[in-house]
Amino acid sequence: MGRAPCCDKASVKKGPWSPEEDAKLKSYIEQNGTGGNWIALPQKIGLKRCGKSCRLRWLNYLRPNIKHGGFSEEEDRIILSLYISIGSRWSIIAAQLPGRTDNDIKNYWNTRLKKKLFGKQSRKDQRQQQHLARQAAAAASDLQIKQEASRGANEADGLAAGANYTWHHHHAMAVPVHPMSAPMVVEGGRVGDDVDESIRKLLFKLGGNPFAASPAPPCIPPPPMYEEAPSFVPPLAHGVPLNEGGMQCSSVLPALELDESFHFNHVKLDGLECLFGMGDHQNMRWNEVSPLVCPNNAVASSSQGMQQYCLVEEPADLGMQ
DNA sequence: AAGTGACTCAACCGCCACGAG
DNA sequence: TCTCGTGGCGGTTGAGTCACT
Repeated sequence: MGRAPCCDKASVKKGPWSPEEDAKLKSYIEQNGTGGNWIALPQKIGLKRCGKSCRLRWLNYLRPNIKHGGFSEEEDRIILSLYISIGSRWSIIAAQLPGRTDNDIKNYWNTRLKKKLFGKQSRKDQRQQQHLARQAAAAASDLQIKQEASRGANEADGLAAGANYTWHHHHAMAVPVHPMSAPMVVEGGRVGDDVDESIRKLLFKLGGNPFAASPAPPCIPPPPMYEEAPSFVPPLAHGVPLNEGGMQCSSVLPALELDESFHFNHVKLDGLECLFGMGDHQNMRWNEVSPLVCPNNAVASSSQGMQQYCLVEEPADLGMQ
């Protein structure tokens, strides 16, 4: 015999919420709170909804200060960093991103970020790139016209730089990150802050060269793999014990200290297998991986004359035991 | 203009944890 | 200690939308 349903499914309305239902729920909760009992709530307000549905609607949509869409790069980095560390514990990840809901982050990860990381562009991203490319071309063309007018034909050769103006340059101007974007590099250092240092460290800690099956650029040092260091025990995060799955038992996660409290959850890394030399992504080509994951992927876009950004740190410097 | 497929995201489902009795 | 009710969570679904052909 199955579990009793939380509400009478037959008399409960399902599907999208109407503005009237939203208004009822919102005004009631704003005035009275939830009363600590979601199941009883819909009856109190006269909504033909399941209590759980009310809760979800409030938390994901009606609650004040909810942000929808438009994830920033900073948020991308936080999500990635936490996903690598703790897996798909969206509520914990959401707790680190004010105004974001676990549902939102989950959707964003599943539909956009995962593809972005592995270079599989969504059509939306592709369109964005095309749009930016057009803008860049227009800008370059405009620049060319102006320069030609002011300098004369003899200096037109100098427009190579203008012709090379790509969406990457736009990217540096707070345009949403493009999956195949590369960090701008000037003389070994990056312009902008495309890739968080901590993420790079994390990825190396996780198993070093995440793209073992692909020929990596020679500047990357061969990192240690867990398989080669079976005695490695992930540190306790703030003294909190880990359960059998290696997951932290506490919901308290100091996101900013991930580098220190890092541990590896083998189970919950759907879609990131390629980072650890397993799964179908093994055959992924080097240039198919986002620089958000691998800053060295500047090589993927270096046809624009960009310098390659090289990791210089040794694995030993990353705290590996 | 219509058909088709890809994509997004709100919402649902079902499991698990936890507290109360 | 056990059972039950509820909250919370992650996985999944499907309707709506959009772009492409």
